[in-house]
Amino acid sequence: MSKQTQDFSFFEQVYEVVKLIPKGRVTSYGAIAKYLGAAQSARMVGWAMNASHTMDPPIPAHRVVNRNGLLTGKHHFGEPSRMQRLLENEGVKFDGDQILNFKNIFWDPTIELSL
DNA sequence: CGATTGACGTACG
DNA sequence: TCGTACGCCAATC
Repeated sequence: MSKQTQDFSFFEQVYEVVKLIPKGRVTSYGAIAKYLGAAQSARMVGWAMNASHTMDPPIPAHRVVNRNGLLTGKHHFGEPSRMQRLLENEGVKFDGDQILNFKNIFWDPTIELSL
């Protein structure tokens, strides 16, 4: 039990940021990595998301997409359409796996959390 | 313990 | 514009 202490490691920081993403907004792995000071470790953000489902409370990883606004990790939500479904429920429009108006709904932690 | 992989992103040709 | 190569670091094989 005491194994899960406040281990503010890279992963923990990622979870904190993801949980701060407003509804109907999305961000990218690279943006989070950059905000944490590890712009080149975008892959680690994705890896953190992989373990996010073991977190409690669960992390809204569906709000995190790649820099293209493409749902690259949809296959990790149990069902591929689940990620898109969740975002559509928040008002996000899609063209296939591509988020429409992605740049507009993009939530950049380096800006939003910097205010 | 070494090699490979991975929900990314940038650089280069 | 498109395809390939590399880096980053942890987990898995």
